[in-house]
Amino acid sequence: MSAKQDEDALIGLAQEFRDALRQSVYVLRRLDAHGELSSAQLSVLKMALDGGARVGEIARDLGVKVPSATEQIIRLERAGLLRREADPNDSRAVRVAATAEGRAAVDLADRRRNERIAAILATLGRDERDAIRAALPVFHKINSSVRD
Amino acid sequence: MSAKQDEDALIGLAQEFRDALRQSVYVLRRLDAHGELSSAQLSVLKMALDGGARVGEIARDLGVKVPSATEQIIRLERAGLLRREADPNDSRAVRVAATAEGRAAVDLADRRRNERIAAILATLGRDERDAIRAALPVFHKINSSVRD
DNA sequence: ACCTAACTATTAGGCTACCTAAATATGAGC
DNA sequence: GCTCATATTTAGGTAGCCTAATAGTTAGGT
Repeated sequence: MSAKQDEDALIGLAQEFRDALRQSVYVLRRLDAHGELSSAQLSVLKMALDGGARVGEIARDLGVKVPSATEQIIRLERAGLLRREADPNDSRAVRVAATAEGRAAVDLADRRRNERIAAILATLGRDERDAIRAALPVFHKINSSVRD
Repeated sequence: MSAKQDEDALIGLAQEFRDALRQSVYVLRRLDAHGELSSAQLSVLKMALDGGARVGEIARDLGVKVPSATEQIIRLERAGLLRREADPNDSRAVRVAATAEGRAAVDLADRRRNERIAAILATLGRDERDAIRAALPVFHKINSSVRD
């Protein structure tokens, strides 16, 4: 097979991959049920679970700019799900830590979302689930490479 | 393996899958370069390529409500990339058709996006690409099942 | 023929989640 | 102690989605 053909095959795969990405957005949107934590908020809150995190760390982990993280944090704080406290080592920084209510909310939302996805995965054949399982680490790798 | 263990494995897979979905959103965001058609607009415009489509059809295909589709269509019309015309068979309906400029814009945006993705896929090993390839149809199936 | 119910699209108003630029405050190096 | 870098917040803006209300068109029943 020529280099040109390789290139074409790669572009074709890219096109299909792009479609899958787009569809993933819609799947994720459906997963956001009313009255529950949104995907974005859940992600922020999860970072605030163990020992707390700084605003900048949260933003970096989520792939958004700092002001976007601040916005979510403020909302979650108003909802009583996390607290902002001064960092003892660096008073420029703010440490964000989940409250007990926050922990409970993460627990509940996580469980519900997993159940919804699991219900879908349960309708797949074993080979299909295996295909998904095999692809997940590659998705992870792709994401990391895009982050930089 | 007990049914309980099966269930647990499924939940675990669901959790990983959810992470991958979330990451997909970020990958897709990075793919939206400045000054180019957005993902959403590109999708709308693609539907308007061959023979035109009705607003409702576009909305359904994109998994959004009709007013959201209208909004994108209006923007694209203002940009000169598509035209809205009365449907000859049903004057309630509106047919949306891409202009020559629209076609060119789709072409360009599609090529650029595919190139960006292909560049990432090129960094993967053959087995990793195969894993992606095998998973894509399953993603498609999952999406369809969520749509209903 | 007509009236009602169903359908198609738009308008109006509102929300979330992102962004950039500017302001504020603290820390660190010389 | 000045200056420069770092951490966060505030202010203002945009895209893209939503629901509810409106207007026009079609189709079905009597």
